[in-house]
Amino acid sequence: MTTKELPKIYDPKKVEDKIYKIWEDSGFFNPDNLSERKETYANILPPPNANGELHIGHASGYVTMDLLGRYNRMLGKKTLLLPGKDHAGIQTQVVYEKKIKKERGISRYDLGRDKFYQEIYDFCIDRSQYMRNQEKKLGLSADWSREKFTLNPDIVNIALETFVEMYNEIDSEGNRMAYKGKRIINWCPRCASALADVEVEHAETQGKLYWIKYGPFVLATSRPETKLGDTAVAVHPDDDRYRDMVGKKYMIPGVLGEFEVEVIADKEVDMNFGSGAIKVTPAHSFVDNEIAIRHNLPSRQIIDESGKMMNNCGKYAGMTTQKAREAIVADMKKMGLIDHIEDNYIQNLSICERCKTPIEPIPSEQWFINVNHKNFSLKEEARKIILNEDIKIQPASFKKIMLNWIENVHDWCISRQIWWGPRIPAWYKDGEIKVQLESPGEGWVQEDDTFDTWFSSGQWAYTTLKYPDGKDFKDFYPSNNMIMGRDILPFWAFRMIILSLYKTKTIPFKNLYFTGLIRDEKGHKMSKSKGNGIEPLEMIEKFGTDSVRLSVLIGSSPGNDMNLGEIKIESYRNFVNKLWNISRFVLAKIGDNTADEKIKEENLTYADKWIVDKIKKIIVEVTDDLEKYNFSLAGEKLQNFTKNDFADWYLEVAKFENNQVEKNIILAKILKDLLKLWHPFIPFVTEEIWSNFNQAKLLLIETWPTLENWDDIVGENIETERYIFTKIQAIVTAIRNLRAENKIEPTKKLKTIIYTGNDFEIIKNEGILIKNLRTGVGELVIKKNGEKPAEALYTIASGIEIYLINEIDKVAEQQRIQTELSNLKKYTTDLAQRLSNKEFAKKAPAQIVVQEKEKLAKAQSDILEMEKYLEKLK
RNA sequence: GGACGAUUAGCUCAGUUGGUUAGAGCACUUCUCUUACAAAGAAGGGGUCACUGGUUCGAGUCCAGUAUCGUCCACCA
Repeated sequence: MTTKELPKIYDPKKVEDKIYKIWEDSGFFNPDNLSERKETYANILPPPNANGELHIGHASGYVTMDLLGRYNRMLGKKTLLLPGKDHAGIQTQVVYEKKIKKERGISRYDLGRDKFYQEIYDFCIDRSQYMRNQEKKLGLSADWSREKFTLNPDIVNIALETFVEMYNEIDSEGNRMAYKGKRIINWCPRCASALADVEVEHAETQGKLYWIKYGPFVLATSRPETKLGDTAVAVHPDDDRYRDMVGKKYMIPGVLGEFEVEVIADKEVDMNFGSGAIKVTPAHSFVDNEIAIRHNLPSRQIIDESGKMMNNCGKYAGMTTQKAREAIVADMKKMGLIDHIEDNYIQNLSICERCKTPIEPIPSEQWFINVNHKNFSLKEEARKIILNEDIKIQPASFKKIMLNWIENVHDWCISRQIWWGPRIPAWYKDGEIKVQLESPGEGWVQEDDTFDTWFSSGQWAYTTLKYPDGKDFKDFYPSNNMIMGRDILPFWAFRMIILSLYKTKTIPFKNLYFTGLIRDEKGHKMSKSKGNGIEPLEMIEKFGTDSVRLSVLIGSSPGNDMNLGEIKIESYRNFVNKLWNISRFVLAKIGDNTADEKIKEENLTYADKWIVDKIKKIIVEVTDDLEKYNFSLAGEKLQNFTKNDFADWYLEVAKFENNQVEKNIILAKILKDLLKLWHPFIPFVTEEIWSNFNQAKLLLIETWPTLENWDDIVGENIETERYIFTKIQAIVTAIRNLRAENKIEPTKKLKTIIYTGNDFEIIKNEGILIKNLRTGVGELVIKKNGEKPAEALYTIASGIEIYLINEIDKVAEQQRIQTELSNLKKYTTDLAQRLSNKEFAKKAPAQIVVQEKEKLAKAQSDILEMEKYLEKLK
């Protein structure tokens, strides 16, 4: 027999890269190498933006996906985790433009469209390589041979075809599902691009509110420069102040001369804002535009796509809106048209999510997707799917959020005026338009605009699987789980659902799981500029991957944000080390070979039966929790079992109980099952320990623990006997407690007398446990009952009386027992009250009633004995 | 304005369908280097589960309202 020599402290750095290479070389990340398996499991991984690096949020998501992947692989499923990267249109273009400006002092126009595109492409490929290594560091068991990029030609082609199909989807009135239309859109002057609603942020900003004289009105506006585009004044229909004026037309003096407006009444107008009358600028305000449509008002555009005043603005033409505002206000002052100005006006300004530039709402030609098309309403189909729970959402509460979002969705603007991304396959010639993948021929010019990033990533669920004829599509679609941060529900989850429903006529995935966001210790959002971010690689370097994985898996719940600090990761590093040392002990004790030994049932002790019962429960519960996405709970239970049951009690017992053959078999079996249960959480350390068992298979593809594995070594009587060890535990704890409270030096052995009452038969032979479990017990007497010694520390637990023979301070001892007594009495009063309630007896389940009665009886008998002892003390 | 969360120990958070005297980690106090582990062990202190009502034999858990904080959506000119 050789003793396993493992180092005292687990060193992840020496282990992780080695283990990952073994996994990769094994080929088992690729489901094609698990071909004997029938049932499949697939998770298409969300592609991170290929323009940077992974942050802790990515890490958290990947760890969750890998947990499920590894678990399902161990369940014997043909498992695919399919990785990829996203080109992230606007964001990457902004990042790269900043980069070339800083490093080379140039703009994208200096490079030209083709060269610019090529450079970003190379940049992304380079970043992807870096990020892939980060993903591997996390232990992600993904099939790298299938890795995809949203701009891979095969991926793009499928996505573009969808657009062509949608263009050709025409209802009876001639409306296309994908259409070009003039709409007011959110326009970012800096990006020179349209933005989708979800790409716009709102920020409270201090501005000014101008009260201007406006013909017969005085009205308040924060944007006086838009006066040049006004075509009406609107008031609330119930506003008595203006009732007589509605329907009339007025000439309004302005900086470019008089112009005519009509007064209209519309419920959108808030009577309490300003003077109750507002100017209507249909071309440059979403609300005004809606009012204009309702009242059939003309629209006059005065701001162009560079954010500057247009040629119809006289001397203000060419000014930015900001400049024009100043100039126009100055001129209006001269003309006496300014009533007064409020300086401290807080307004909610729309800004570009990517570059924080204020948005200009302007009318523009853009491509849209009709989400409520008559042939196939994306909105309605999605609603049905979510309502019917064809896709199950975790946590369940997010179903409501999804439905609420679907309710409020508008047509989706999919064109972006940027260079980085797939170009829209629409071709123009002499006012004609054709939508098809290839150029129709000579003289046709392709649309300049590219697609919104989410139009391609929204198709990720099937483009990655070689839709429509690929084997992967047949094998793995719809996938089992889709996991993403809760912040991208409207961006991505919803779009994947609608596009997949349209294209494949079925759901993209069966389960949709949202993770929360990770914040810093104080609950703030992590960001580079604040410098409060936790870098996953740095933490891995410091504490090991397994610790980082545990820190994001335990103590979090689906969809809820989590605060994370370094201290938490450190504490899990300590736990991983604990598991390492547990294994070190077990491996050293059992030596090499326990395989041929047979357990003799009659040699099993109460501790053996207790721990076997415990591990069986853990197997059932952890499996159940994982099935229900309760990862945190599963982890906590495993942690409790590992530390509090297995290490603190069973390992200690195993050091001296005298049935070594059985002990070694049980220790080995439990440790092996424990490693399997832990593997999806902490794959590296478990695989490393596993390798010390000289196993034929990698833990990676081992079989998930089952109860059958235990049934053949421990028989039925475990059910009745497993409780005995918990009695012993209670006695041992009570003795330790008594000694600690009374400050008995640990080395001092005390004669101990135990009166067991009814438990005599089962406890009488367990003296070896009571003596050896660090209780400092010297001579030990176990009797059914007997005389109460006068000089002793005393306690009673569920009818078992314990005396530690020692000199005592009678007054202090009386006081201690008095306190315990009064606690017990309060407890019994509460119990008695509950039991005396007739309704309780009638309506509560019988099992609960019996339980409560037992509790009361035990407590009452304890009180009796304790009172007797107190008498004796006096 | 609309929707959705959160509020449990000093801190970070669990608590699965309502049922032991409400848990963990960190921090704190006392003791111990005991032959797996001091990155450890033993023992302990600390909570009227935000508040007010309600349903129930029984509520941290279900319902209604209030307060505070947060997130998302819409947006006011």
